[in-house]
Amino acid sequence: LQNATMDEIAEAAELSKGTLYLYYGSKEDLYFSVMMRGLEILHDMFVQSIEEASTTFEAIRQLGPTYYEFFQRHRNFFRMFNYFQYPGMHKQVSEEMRQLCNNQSQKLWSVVIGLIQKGIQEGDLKNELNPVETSIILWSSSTAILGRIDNEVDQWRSSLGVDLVEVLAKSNALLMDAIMTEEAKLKYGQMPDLQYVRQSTRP
Amino acid sequence: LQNATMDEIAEAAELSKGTLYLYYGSKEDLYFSVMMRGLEILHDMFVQSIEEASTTFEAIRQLGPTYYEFFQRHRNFFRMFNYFQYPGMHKQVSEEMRQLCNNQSQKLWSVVIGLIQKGIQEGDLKNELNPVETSIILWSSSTAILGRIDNEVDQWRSSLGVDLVEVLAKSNALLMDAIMTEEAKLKYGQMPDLQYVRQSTRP
Amino acid sequence: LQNATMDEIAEAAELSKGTLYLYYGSKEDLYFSVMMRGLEILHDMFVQSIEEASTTFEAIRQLGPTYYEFFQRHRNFFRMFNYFQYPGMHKQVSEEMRQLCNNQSQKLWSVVIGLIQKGIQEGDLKNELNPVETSIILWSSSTAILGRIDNEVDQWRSSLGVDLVEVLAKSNALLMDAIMTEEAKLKYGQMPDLQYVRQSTRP
Amino acid sequence: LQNATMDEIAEAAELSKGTLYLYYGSKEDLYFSVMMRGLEILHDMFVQSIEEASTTFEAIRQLGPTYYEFFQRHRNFFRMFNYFQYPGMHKQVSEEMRQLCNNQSQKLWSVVIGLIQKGIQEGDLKNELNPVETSIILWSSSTAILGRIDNEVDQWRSSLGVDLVEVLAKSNALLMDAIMTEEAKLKYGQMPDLQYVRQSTRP
DNA sequence: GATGAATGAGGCTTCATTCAT
DNA sequence: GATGAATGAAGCCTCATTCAT
Repeated sequence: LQNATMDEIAEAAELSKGTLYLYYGSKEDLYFSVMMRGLEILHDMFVQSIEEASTTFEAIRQLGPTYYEFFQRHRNFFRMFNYFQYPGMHKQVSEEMRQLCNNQSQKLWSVVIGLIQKGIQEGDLKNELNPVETSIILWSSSTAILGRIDNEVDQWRSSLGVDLVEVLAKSNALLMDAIMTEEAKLKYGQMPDLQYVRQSTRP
Repeated sequence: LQNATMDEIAEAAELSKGTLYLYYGSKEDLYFSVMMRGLEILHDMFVQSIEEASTTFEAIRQLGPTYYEFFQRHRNFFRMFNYFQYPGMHKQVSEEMRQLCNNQSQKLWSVVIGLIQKGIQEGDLKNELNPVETSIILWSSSTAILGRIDNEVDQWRSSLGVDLVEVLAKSNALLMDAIMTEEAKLKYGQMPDLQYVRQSTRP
Repeated sequence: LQNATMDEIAEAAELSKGTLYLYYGSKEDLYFSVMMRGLEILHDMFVQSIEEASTTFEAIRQLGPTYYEFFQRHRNFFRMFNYFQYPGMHKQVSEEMRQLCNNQSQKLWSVVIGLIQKGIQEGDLKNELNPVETSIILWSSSTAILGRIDNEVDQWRSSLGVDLVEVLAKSNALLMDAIMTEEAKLKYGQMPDLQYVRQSTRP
Repeated sequence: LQNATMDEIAEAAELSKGTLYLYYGSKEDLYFSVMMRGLEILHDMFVQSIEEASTTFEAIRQLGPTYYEFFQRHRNFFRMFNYFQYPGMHKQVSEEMRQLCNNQSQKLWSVVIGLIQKGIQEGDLKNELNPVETSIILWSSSTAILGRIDNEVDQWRSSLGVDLVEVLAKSNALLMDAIMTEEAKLKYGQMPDLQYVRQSTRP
């Protein structure tokens, strides 16, 4: 979508190019608008995942798998998030759209940060952790490896025999292990490595 | 550089556009060629950092700070690495250049992977770790947060009061803690958090 | 037109360069498309000339003059036909356009070949002639001399006092004489040399 | 050669581009210069063919086969002759070069025209023929069909089963028959169609 | 005399955007 | 409200030509 022309977008949307400009001031506005729908979807997936979890800790554990599921089901949105930071993307976007997008983004972060905070309060995550920082760490790590999966999965498999999906799971397991309290480890056991990945790949 | 026109690049290089095409077959070839210089620089910085370290473990500890130093001193190269994976970058590049680039990239990874492997062999990193996977995890995590520092540092500071450079340090500390053996922790102490970052920000 | 730039063509067409690319995929596609219009015109002129002729033989006699008339009225199309075979013209044209062009060309040849065949059947042209080969001979000869008229007419007149238009007429007369049967010569008389050329040069 | 770049020409000539410009003022000058060598070769082939012929008439008969042999052995020169008339070729050529080229061209024509004239004087070609005009007719006809052989030979063979080399032979036979006197026909027999083509295709 | 690195004008093409209908 | 034909600025690339060595 980032390198789609307006003609292609218009055709895909079964709309005329003129109509597109009726609703969006520029291509970037359109991009932001579509991306916001992706942010909304991911937000809802997180919220639903949290609601379905029996405990706060279980919800935290499910963050990674849920993100991976989003990546699987909405690859293009994931790519848009990444491409979003591309400089030259932010040249012509309207201030209004930027504001809306920030709000949507903040809403998404709040869900994660709030959950981490709750985990700390409930004594499952280490007390000295800063919820915002911890969220950034978890999120960034996952995003980076998902990005590699998107682009380099075949390369790594064929050259060094590494399965990047496993790497993603291990990375999450490593980080979870590092932020859990000893009590939580006793209560819930160690992070069950790959298991969640297998679950989330179900259609 | 990624969104610079050939005219701008030519001007910056104090060369004519035609001359550029004398040496590089296309804009992408030029991009790859410049980026390879960045890979080389980072490689050399890693090698030097490792040579200067008193022990393998100390060398591993210095990976993060060295990467951060590269980020600080060669911001544009760092951005090129990120933009490198942008689809549409790989359409017109010559096979020869792609090969050269893969070699350079592999050389860089080898340094990190080899070091991690040595750390495992020496008993400082957990025995069950896969060196390649661990390298990917460390590298990806750092890259992701550096990317945020590059783009969002002001945003995070002003909205939630978070210093992303601290987050980078904590992320590395967290991961180091997760992959170190108990023996190593006793021998070398816990990862000294922010300290190294402050050192590396010296001009 | 063959050495016109897209800017010039666009200006001549009173259209913008972008608009041209709305209708034609490349400069060559445009060239083919315009040239096809020329083939169509020549085809129609041949068909009309044949319809107006009282006999098949008269129609054959009129092929040369009609071609000359086309040359006079549509000089640029004639030049396009010649330039058409220039290598480097056929690099970027779409397969669809190439097909269309072949069809149009074949249609034109069919008219001539069919007419020659009829002339043979009616006993006016020698029985041992191959209609296709004879058509190629007549056509090529005319085209070659018309090409000289286009480029070298002044040169020949001033240096050796030769009128190339007369040469064209004589060439046609010579060839007609060579392919006519003896019966046809008695019936219709010898080819009346230059006369037809003078007629066709009327505006 | 007409669409070769100066780089390619320089490489083929095993000379540097700078050296080329030392000898020739422009690409067109170079083109003319090379083409003149072609004219010279063809001239010499004609002269030799005439010298080897037992009679004037035999020499005239050999014009076509000799031209075809030149076409076979020096295809690129033949193409240069054709491309020579391309407008845009004559923009930058020096007056001196143009003069030299005209001389060379005239020299070549003189050989053919003189031969035809001699044939008329000896009573083998019809008395009413103008030697210059006749030469143009013969030459143009051959050139046009050779041009088709160069570009369209496969096309004609596959689509309509026509062998253009045969067409060339027939065209020449037809024209010879049309310009010979009845006496010459009795003396030398009819033009032996294809035979000469087979001869000239010997390596 | 010979070189080849450097040039820059000019070509073709793309595509976000506009506007008359 | 919707359209899509038209636009033109801007991008990448080519190549004949030059000139310092």
